[in-house]
Amino acid sequence: MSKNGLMFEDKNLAENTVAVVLGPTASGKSDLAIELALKYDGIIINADASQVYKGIPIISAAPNDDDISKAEHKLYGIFAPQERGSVSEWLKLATAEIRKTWQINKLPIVVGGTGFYIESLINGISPIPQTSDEVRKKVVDILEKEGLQAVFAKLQEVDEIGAKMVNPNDTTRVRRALEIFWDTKKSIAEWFDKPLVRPLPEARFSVTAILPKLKDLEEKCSVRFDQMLERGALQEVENLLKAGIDENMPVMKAIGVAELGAYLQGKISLDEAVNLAKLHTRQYAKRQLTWFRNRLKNLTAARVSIITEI
RNA sequence: GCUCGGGUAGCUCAGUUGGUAGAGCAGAGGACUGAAAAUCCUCGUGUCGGCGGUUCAAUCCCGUCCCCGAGCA
Repeated sequence: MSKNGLMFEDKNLAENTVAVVLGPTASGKSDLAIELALKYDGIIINADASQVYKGIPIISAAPNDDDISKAEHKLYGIFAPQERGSVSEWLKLATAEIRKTWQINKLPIVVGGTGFYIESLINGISPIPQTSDEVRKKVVDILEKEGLQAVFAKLQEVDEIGAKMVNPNDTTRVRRALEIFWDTKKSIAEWFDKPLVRPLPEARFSVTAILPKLKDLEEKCSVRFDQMLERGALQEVENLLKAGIDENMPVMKAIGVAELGAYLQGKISLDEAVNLAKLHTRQYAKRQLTWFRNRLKNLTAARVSIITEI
């Protein structure tokens, strides 16, 4: 394992290679990606669920102008704040970008902290058709008017097996399971039984995982958030508030948005907001580390190298 | 100096009509199939401020001392 985790030899950068850089927030993924792009003539493709949105480049720690001038960056800021992305949507776009990059004989470098996205890219995902907006609305409606218990009860009524697969308190999954059943007339269990569909079966993935100690990340997260403030994080949040974006939209869930929003609305002090945002960033980094630590072994189709310091 | 509140888990606090105590947050670990920076699960022994006393038994009652806050002087 080399210091920077690069294991492919220059000449052996065959077609169909996809370099992947993953790691928790503030681990230095983006810098490593740029280094790779310069060295191997690569194009960087975003695999971060927050950085796909417009309007929050600072608070989501997306690459800045300087970074972008060094290497080509794709799939950053591609969705409007009032839009909702998803793994499948991202998979479609990322797959297209990777193919395009291969066509011009460059190296696609997928970078991000969203393990879910990256695992889906490498291992594939169940072939569940996209659920319709109407069904989605119906479920959300019940959720808002009658609560999660009601949604779960409906799920139990129509799909006993599916109901057993989800935790009744897990809003995201209860909602999703009911949506799938109402939309496809099949249990989520049935869909999960089908083989995963890999979007890029021909690809050879070479993954570099950056897994520092949480403690080493803590200070970085804190310093970085202070810098975000200096660079205009408050302005980004203010714009979102002015635009009246629904608080359930993914942009609004980016760490720092709710916290700074509460400050801007006079609910808490700036100090409290900043401390909360830093805390939540740390907790997020911890969750990411848990994911990577326990799930890297599932990436059997990829060559994985791990580096623990940056 | 006097009076009244407080001093219980890392933090904020609940509670025990006397039988050695529990929530939220933090922390640790874990899960994760189209919202994933999301969502969810598991984990709680701490001289109940110190010292004495009453009692079979005190964190709880009594005395005294220390610390913090408010008021009065």
